[in-house]
Amino acid sequence: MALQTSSTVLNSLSALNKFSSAQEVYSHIQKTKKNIGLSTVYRTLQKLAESEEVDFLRRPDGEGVYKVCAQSHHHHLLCANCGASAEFQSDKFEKLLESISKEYGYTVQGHEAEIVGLCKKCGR
Amino acid sequence: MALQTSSTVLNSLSALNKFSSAQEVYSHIQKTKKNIGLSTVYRTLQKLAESEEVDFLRRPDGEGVYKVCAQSHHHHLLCANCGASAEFQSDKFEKLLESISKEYGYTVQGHEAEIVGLCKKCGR
DNA sequence: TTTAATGCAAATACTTTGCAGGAAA
DNA sequence: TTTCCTGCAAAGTATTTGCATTAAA
Repeated sequence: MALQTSSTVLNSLSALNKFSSAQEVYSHIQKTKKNIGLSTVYRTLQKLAESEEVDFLRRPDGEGVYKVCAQSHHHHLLCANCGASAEFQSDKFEKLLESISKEYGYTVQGHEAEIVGLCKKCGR
Repeated sequence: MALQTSSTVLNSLSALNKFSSAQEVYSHIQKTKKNIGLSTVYRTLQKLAESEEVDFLRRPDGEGVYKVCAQSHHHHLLCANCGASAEFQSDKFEKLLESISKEYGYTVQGHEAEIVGLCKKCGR
């Protein structure tokens, strides 16, 4: 994968600054002078997610979305209504996840625990 | 929606005894003498989820899945590999969710926090 | 009769894949 | 040359919707 492609996609993701779908990234790129096909956007986002340069999760409607994140190990609060997200990091939460998982023989990997709720704006 | 349709779907879900997609429920029903169209299965599952008679969540691959659950308020541990699930209920977890959410102005609703990891069998 | 439920086929939407052309090594 | 990257179009899959038919009230 060309380096330039990666950074175009990364730039777009950064500019969007929220969990965005491949389609959204694609549209955003189209508005610039750059030109990248939709499949390439999909392929690039997948690779970026594999190499953990971007976070991946699913919106409640099932669409896959990506975001460039600040912290290395963290979880997300995701608004079920507007899609806003917040990152958090908590040792307490980590330990609790760990102990609950262990109790059931599960192994938590990465930051695969998201909390879905309603954000301040949508939550009234 | 006919009462009979609901119970056919519910029976099927119970028999499957794991988070199952509409398609899986549909196939399962087809193996019995009952006959229900795919759209009806989708519509019925959606209604059952709305009325909270069944739980709904998404597999990591984005497919929507349903299950008849025992406890009224609980969360799930979901295996990213084989799809096995376990229910858990923990006051500590509840309180922590609450306080983390509050800190960011989020409102957690229902049991919308799932932990994805690897189950005992898949986790080695 | 009036309303609600159902099945089927068609339409959507997201995502993946095959493949040929081009760039890079 | 050989391998990798890319775009386009086609295919795949999950889900929803329009509509005519049928069942229920």
